[in-house]
Amino acid sequence: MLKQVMEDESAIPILEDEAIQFECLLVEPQDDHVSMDAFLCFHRNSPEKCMEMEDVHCKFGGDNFVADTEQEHLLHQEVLDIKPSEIEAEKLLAPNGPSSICEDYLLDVEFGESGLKLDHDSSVELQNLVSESHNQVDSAGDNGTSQKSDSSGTTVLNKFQGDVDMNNSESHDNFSGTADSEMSSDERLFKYPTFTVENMEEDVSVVFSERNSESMNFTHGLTSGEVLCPLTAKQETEHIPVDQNKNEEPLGKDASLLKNPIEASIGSYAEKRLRKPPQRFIDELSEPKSRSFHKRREVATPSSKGKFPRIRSHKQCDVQSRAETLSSEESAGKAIQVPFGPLVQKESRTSHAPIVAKVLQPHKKSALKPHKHAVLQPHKRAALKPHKQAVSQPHKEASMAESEKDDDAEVKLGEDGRRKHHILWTVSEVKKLIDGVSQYGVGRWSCIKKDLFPSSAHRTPVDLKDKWRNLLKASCALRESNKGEDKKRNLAWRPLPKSILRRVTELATIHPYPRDLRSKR
DNA sequence: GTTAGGG
DNA sequence: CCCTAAC
Repeated sequence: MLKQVMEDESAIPILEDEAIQFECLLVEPQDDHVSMDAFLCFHRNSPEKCMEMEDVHCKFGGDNFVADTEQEHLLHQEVLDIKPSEIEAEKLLAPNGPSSICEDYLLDVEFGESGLKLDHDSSVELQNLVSESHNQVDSAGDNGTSQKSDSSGTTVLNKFQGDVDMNNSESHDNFSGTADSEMSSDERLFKYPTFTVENMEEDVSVVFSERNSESMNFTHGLTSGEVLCPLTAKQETEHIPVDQNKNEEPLGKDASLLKNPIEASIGSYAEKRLRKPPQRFIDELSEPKSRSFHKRREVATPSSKGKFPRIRSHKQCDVQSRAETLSSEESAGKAIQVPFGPLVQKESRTSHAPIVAKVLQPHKKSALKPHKHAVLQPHKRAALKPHKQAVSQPHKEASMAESEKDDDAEVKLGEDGRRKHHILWTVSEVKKLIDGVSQYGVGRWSCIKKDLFPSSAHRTPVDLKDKWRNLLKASCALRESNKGEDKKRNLAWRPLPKSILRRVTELATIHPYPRDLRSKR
């Protein structure tokens, strides 16, 4: 983007009379690698120039349109597409007046949303954020419903801009969007988050509604985008006239102008701020400590069960409870769930790797594949009930309708990406398993898995084997209970219908299971 | 990669 | 359900 900007600037001779100050910038525009910092330092060191620069941007943005030939127009189309947003960015970043408000707001939001720190030079950070959001916009611009040719948008904007020349309005047209004359101002505020491209709104709203997939580039583009968009939108609506008239008193006026919309909109966006930090944040927060703690504990516990492990355990509990607290919010429906566990988890597992929007492949064996459909949330539910209660649970399930049970059982994953709690075997699953055993015989677990549990990502062959083993035990228990004895003691074994256990017994005679169990019978 | 078996 | 040895 920077590159494009530079090109753009270099292509514009008009700059000269306007901004001698820019020489330092423009002297070496051909260099592709002019660092953003250089670019940004400029703003940092001289706020006023920054303001001037916007003007120039606007200016040559417009002049460019007039002067260029058709081809050049096309050539620069890309650049020009970006421009509006850029202009906005600069406005947004103008260190005086508006931007300070924005900064506060942004900082606030950033802290609330992602725990991002903007400690040192916040304005620089902001610039980065803005530039990133630009990238987002650029990339999002392709598939969006382009409104460029929408004349109504232009007219509306012209209304806004008053005596501004058409060129500018044309360039703004890109992000002005649809016939907003019919929108209420609130709607516009919400609509305008799409500030460059209509489609951006979708991105943002997606982020809001299903933060789920946020795991990907949450901390990067999306966050900044989502945070910045509303602002830029407001800046746009309120700012354009002032900016383009090159007023001498843009700051005070802008500040007053901007304050209201921002404050007004804070109400609507405050909700977002209240949301919990993204799952990724939670994970990163809780994971390193708890993991390392686990390790240490494993070492420490056998040797001494003194105080140290305990203390550490408290620490861990603390961390976990924090996570849990937050996630209880989540389960309360307030926050967003994170269905794409894998991304989140792997990110946190390879926690130091840059957060990229790519899917890492499972680094271990098939047992990890369930990540694909992993949902983090149920793990808490399971964590709440004592382990042993699981025994009585199947009973309920057995009386339940079988249909809704076996599908979509969710995988519960521990922090280390491992399944931590039982996914109870449903009756239908057991039936399937039995069918599989009767079909393939005992021991061909992978065949059975492929054939009868193709869709259940959990239920690895090992799981089938284990379950069969348990079934055999249960059937043995059934036999013994049948022999006499009080049956209540064995009830624990039989959440399963007797018919099933009987089948297990039969199969066990037909397909002898290795060693002990067989001899047991 | 799969299976058996212990934990 | 996890882990690991053995195949």
